[in-house]
Amino acid sequence: MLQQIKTILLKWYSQNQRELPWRTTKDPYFIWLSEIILQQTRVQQGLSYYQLFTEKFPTIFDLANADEQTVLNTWQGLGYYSRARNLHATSRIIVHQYKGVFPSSFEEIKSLKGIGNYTAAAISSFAFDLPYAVVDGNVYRVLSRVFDEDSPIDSSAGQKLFQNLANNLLNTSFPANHNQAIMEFGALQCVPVNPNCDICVLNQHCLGRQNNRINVLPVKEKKTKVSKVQIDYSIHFDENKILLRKRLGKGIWQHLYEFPHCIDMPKDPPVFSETHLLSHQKLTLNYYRNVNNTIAFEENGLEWVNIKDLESYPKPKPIQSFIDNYLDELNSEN
DNA sequence: AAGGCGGGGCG
DNA sequence: CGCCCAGCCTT
Repeated sequence: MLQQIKTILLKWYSQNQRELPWRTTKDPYFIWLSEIILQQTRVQQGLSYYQLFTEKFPTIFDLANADEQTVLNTWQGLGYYSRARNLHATSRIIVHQYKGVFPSSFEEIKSLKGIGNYTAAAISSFAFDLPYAVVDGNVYRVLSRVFDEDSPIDSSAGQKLFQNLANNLLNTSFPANHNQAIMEFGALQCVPVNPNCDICVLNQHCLGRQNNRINVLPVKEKKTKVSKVQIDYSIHFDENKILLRKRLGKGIWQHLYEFPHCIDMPKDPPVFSETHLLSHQKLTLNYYRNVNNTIAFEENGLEWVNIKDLESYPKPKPIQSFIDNYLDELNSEN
């Protein structure tokens, strides 16, 4: 089973690979350069920058001799500028500590700035033919689908699992081509959305396809995304305590009531802030009391929504059931 | 374990 | 136009 998949991948790669400049070299300097550029960057966009860098800094000494500002200028437009700073810093480390010779062991490579697990495995295999399996976004996708593995790729357990899976699948006779093959396969054939499985060379081996789960793989658990919320409240309070508030407007749980932890209002206003925690949700509020004893409200909060927690956390409710439940809780405590 | 980092592509 | 992508470093 594994052996067949390895063979199919290599054969597919030999017939379908794109011609890319960093694939025709074994020079670790150029391979490193390309890998740093290609982190979070599509091939199409990275190509021109790769050409720019190799022309402007043909050797690692040229890069190390340059000002950081010059490197940053050359990087301009690529984004994630810490990559450029790390690139430059690492060039100086290699020149000064390794006499300009790129280190050739996985551990040494990984210890360099800006090089993590993926990039260390990539350089180790591409430049030095060392048997380290790469796991990038493409590999997560291919492996999760072929093996119908729904372990979340953004959990540490899932990452371990997929690294092990990749290690097991690694063709140790051809680590460089194997790694290129599986990533290219993910980039061209096993694409994120609507892959054409009918023409896929792995479709007879693909458990995800067999179980009709291609469109839900790979699984991510942390859907935590940041979105600005525009939440208006009507506040119901009793003496100096906020009793309930009703969520107005069009955010989640609109028109439902929630319990703001009975915060003591400041005696002498103007502004104070408080962090309100609802497990899945963090909201910073600024509010103050007006002279006419109504609450004016000001919020610039960010809302963090974790879809997983959303299911389990008690949601705000329509007012009557909210109050009923609250009274029940109070009674059961006493 | 979780958040920040920047662009571009896509529906 | 909003949503999605994804490796590394920092906290």
